[in-house]
Amino acid sequence: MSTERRTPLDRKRVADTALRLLNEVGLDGLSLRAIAKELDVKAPALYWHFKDKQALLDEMATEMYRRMVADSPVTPEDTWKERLLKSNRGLRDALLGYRDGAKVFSGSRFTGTLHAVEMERTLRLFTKAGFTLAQAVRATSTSYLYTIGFVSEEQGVQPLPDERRAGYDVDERARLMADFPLSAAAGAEIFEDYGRHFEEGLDLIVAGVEARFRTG
Amino acid sequence: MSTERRTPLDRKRVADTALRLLNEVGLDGLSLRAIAKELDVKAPALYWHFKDKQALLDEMATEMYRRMVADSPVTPEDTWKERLLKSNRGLRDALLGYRDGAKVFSGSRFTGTLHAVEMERTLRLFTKAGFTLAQAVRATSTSYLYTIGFVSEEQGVQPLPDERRAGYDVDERARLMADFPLSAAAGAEIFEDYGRHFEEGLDLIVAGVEARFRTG
DNA sequence: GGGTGCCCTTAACGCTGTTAAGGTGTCAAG
DNA sequence: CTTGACACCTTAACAGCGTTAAGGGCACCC
Repeated sequence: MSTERRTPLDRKRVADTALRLLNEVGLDGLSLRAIAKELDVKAPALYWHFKDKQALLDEMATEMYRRMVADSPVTPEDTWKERLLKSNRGLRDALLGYRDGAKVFSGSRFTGTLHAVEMERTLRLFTKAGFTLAQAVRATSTSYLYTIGFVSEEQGVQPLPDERRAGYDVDERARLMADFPLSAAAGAEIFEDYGRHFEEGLDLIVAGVEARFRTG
Repeated sequence: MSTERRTPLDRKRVADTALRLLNEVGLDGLSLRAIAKELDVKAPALYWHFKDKQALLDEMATEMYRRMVADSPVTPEDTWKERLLKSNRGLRDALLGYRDGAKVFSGSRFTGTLHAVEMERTLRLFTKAGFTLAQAVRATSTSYLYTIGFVSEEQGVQPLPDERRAGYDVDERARLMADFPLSAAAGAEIFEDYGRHFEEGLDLIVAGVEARFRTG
């Protein structure tokens, strides 16, 4: 008669496990029952730690953010450009680390105040560099929103860096686009080489910030 | 004994009804049974017209796009700037016209080739204005992805232009942000006045395109 | 020893997307 | 005038979902 008891769950253990499972089954397959099974527990047990599924997703997004901050640390010595590039590249990499990462991330709200710590650092860096607060917010959130939009679209076509979603046949697209030569040729500029295209779009925003906010 | 038969459904009628219903119940409430009831039909009837729910959502997104094109027509005489501004403002307005519009739109793929017609026109305008095809694609899709990201975020806070989602209390945010003065002050720059802030972000991208692609 | 609170289980609810099978009408061919 | 094909929809059912209610077992404290 073993009196061994599993060490009790906590929010972090649940979120970690759910994130691992996310990469195997995707957001649609991420049911509470599946998460619970992974933790050797029944689904209603999760309600002891989270008020509902959204609260768990919020914790997952927060954990994604924590790891992102840990993986791509920033330094106060960054120029505003470096910081803008670093944080958006870091964000993209973080989202790409999980199947449906962008969807999970953008559909959730952070728990705690870690994000505020980082935000404060970035806003301080920008204002010290001569931006007004409004400009600093505009520059950072414009690039942030671009990145979120970009990765959402990217993951719609390419759920994980090594696998492509079905139903996007190059030949079929060519046939549909027969009457639209520019659009047909644009295909390569849209559905391939995401890494480079992300950089180019991000560079446009950097250039815009420079042009609008740094010329007096 | 009435032999009156309802005129049979078609894809457009279903999509129109679903879009109307979407504004009442939101994406989560948009079940096939609810749509069917609205059409005076049982849920499985929809499977005659659509292979699954995603196909219906695709048709809804396409209809959103059709209406957008009809509501904000473009002219071949536009400058590239005017076109970039017009199409992204039109896109935002279109998405804001439906509860969870951005989610529905960005989670779906167009049916048909109307979108290719519009894309072709825009790419032609840009290339005639001196852009390479790659530059044209980069300029338009960077702004497109920004707009999608922006409205997704916007609708997360403000599902329809006149109502705010619960759980975003200004006072509570102020308390959480007590230790982060810049972030606290940034609240107004993030969660209010979406129309103006959208324009400012879009303007940054226009400026970036100008700086990078128009200076030789 | 009894009570209190933590952490979890069992059972169930109403809902979802989806499939299978069948029915009823219209229309054309024999 | 009948037969068969096809378009369009219904009824019934399935497995799975998030979520709630009720209660059980263990650890700790008075």
